[in-house]
Amino acid sequence: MGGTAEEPFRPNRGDKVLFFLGGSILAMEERYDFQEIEQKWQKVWEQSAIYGVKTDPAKPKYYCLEMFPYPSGQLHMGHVRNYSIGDVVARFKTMEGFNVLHPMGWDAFGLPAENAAIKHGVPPAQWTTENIANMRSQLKAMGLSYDWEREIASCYPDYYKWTQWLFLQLYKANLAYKKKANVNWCPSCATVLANEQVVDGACERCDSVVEKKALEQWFFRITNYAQRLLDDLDNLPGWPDKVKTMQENWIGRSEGAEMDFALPETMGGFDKIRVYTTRQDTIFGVTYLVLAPEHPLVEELLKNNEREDEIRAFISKVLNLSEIDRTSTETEKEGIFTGHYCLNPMTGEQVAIWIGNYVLVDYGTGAVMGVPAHDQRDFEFANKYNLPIRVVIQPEGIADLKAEDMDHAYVDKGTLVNSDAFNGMPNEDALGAIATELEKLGKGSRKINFRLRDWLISRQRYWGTPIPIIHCSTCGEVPVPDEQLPVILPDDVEFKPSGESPLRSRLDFLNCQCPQCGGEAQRETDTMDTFVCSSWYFLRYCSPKNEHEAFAAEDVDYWMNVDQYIGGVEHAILHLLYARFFTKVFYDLKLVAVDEPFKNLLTQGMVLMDGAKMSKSKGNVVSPEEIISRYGADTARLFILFAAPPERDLEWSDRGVEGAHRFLHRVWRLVQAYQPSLRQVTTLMLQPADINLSELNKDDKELLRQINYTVKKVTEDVGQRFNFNTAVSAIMELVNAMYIYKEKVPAEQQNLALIKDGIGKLILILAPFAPHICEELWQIVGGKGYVYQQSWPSYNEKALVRDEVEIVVQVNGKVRDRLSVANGLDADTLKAQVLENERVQSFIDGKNVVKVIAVPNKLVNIVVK
RNA sequence: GCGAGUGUGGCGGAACAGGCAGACGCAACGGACUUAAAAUCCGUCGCCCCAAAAGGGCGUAUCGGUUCGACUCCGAUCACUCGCACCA
Repeated sequence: MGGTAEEPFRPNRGDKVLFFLGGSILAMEERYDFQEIEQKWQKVWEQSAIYGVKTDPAKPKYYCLEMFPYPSGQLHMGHVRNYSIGDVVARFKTMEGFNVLHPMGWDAFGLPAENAAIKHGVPPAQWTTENIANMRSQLKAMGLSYDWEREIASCYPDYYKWTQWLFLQLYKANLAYKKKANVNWCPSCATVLANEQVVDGACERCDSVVEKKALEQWFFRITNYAQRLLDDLDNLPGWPDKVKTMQENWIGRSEGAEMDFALPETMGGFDKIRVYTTRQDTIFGVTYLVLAPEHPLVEELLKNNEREDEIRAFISKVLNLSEIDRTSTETEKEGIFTGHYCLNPMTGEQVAIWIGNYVLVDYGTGAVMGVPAHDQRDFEFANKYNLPIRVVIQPEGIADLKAEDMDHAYVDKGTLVNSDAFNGMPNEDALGAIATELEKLGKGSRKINFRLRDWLISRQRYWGTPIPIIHCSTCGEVPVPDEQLPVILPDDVEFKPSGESPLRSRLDFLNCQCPQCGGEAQRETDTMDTFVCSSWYFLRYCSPKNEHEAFAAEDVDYWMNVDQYIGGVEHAILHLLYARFFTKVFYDLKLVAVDEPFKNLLTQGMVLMDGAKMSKSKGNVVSPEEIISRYGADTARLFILFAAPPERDLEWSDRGVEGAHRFLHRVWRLVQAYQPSLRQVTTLMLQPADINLSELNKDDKELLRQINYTVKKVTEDVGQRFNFNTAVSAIMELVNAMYIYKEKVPAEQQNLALIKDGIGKLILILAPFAPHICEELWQIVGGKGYVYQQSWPSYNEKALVRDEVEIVVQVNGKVRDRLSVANGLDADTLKAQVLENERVQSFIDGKNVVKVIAVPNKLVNIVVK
């Protein structure tokens, strides 16, 4: 405190400042001390538990969910963006009157914890718990409206007990099985990976080149759901097309036929080779057949084969290729003739059997027919090895396509030739006709194939949910009985540098009794992929503390599905596909009533710095903690929401952050300036201001219009379009308008009821973006209760109407003048008025007016020649 | 190769049921206040022509089309980003 009006003083930071309005001292202005304000309200909110929600069928619900983070220990800007977006939505929906579920938790199993243990000797459980504590306090410093009572962590036994239980439900429904398969092995992570975790032949986590290994592994039968996962994308209008397309591609449905090429004699139980094709219309153009090197028939073909050594050399060369080289389109197609033949099912003709490096054993049947004239790969292969090329589709309009004239395969539509009974048929019809004929002959059938493979869920690692299966030498595979769940992950384990799971050497974990025969048995030591944990966490949030069930029907039936899900697009396939799969399984098992988990999906863009993703290796990381301590959470949130629309990548700008901070200061000073006079009018804030439109002067009317327009704009931008950036700019414009009013209109003429209305609404609509400062201001202006618990303000349509509107006058489409005319002036009067205008006259003088277009309240365009 | 998306000032971005291009913010420049600075406030701010103003011309990746009128719709092209990719 210091000084009086008679003794002016110079303020220092932290001092209270005298404020003058209308010539007299009205107030002592408080400095915007964001640190004090933010800490104060975070504490108050927590103590009064205003973010806690309950299942309440009497109220309309809204489930707002952000993807839960992996507890790395440090919040990054991507998190800040994700959770700021979610918080605006949650706060807005709450103020709109919904019972909003807005939970947070931890995707807490995974390799980094284990690596930390190996490297630093810290047990994964401890490492994870400490990281969670750290990140939780960082999240709390952001002032997010989470119901922390619902916090979950996938690594706690009260959570993974139910992950195990759900695994067993899948197991009992024959959707979980163990099989030996050629699987993706990451040598650096020392574990297998799901197909979805292999990116360009490398481990998505550590970038090591993935190897193939034949191992006994656990799978979920997600392929059983391929068609539904594909079809139901159509029921998700609230998802971005981009994500739906990516899932569509991943599922990769193709329609074709399987057909059998008979072997002249039975070989080791094989009497035919089954191929899969989508081009059965080209069956008469087959000139050879190619097997994958791993095809089971290959061994048989090698018996008594005089070129066995040569062929084996070729096969081992292919098998030694890395996954990247093996599947690259760049790798040249190579093959070797086996010396054997099979028979074309339609013609009975002999077809040479080859082995090729480009045929994949795990797609289709591991064997393909070669039609060089109509498939580019086959064309190249045939040219390399001088195999015959036979044209069976004639392009329309081209007289006579000849094999010897071709420099590439003809893959488009046309008319069948050299195809017996099918000659002259359009190939699109032949697809069906030939499939039907094959079915009639018993040599083939229509077949739909998916690119999607079963989900490999076992991991040879320690820090994950133990798979609740017991291996008994007499009973075989035995599920752990429900009453023995959870299978506890021992936390005092020893890590070996080899990377071998410590569970294998923990005999007290490994050895157990068979639940069926009581004999000695061993536990499964593999743990589950962490994507299993995250495939159902949104359900657990509905009943987070339930000790008897994974989730209670009354809770999930009320809260599900998630109304708005928000997260990074990097999960477009993995997590989002798995979560959809789980939900459909639970729906079929009657555990939930919905068959899609997420009604609306928002995929937020990345946070960039100098055009590149922030990363430690690039050294372009901005720490949220630092930003929050320097400018406050409100500033950080406001900037990140203002700088770009949510789906787009956001370029970080320190200057931009300062701009956001300046704006909050500006709001602060505005409210401070009016605060004392508002209290003089009334201490009871915000009953909808009784403002009589007809009594207002021009300035008042314009301000009233701006207030109502801003409420409308923000309501729509936040509620319907998620355009937070334009919502913020609209609020900025309102603040600018209020400053202009304050400067322009003499103090004694200012309409305090109107200002009260404007400031109250300003605080309420800014609150979802910057909750702390708004809570403080709300208190300062005498608002009752918490901002969060107020109703979202409404706007008055009548106040939006202008008396006069500016219209644009164009001559031949070029803007020549602007006129102010009465709102709603009809087209004809408008035309007449404009044509009389002097300036317009000068433009049309001496010319022929061909046409006049008048759009009321918008423009007049005069066309002259 | 296939599929999806993006392209607007010095920068982030507005505006698309077709109707004032550049809202809002950042940066920059000029001014006020100050002993000075910071903060704050007031102006200017797409490019070009004209000494300046008045005025005019050109401008939303490129080329073309539809229209009285196109950033917006249609066709082609280019660039970048993302996804899938020897899937038969």
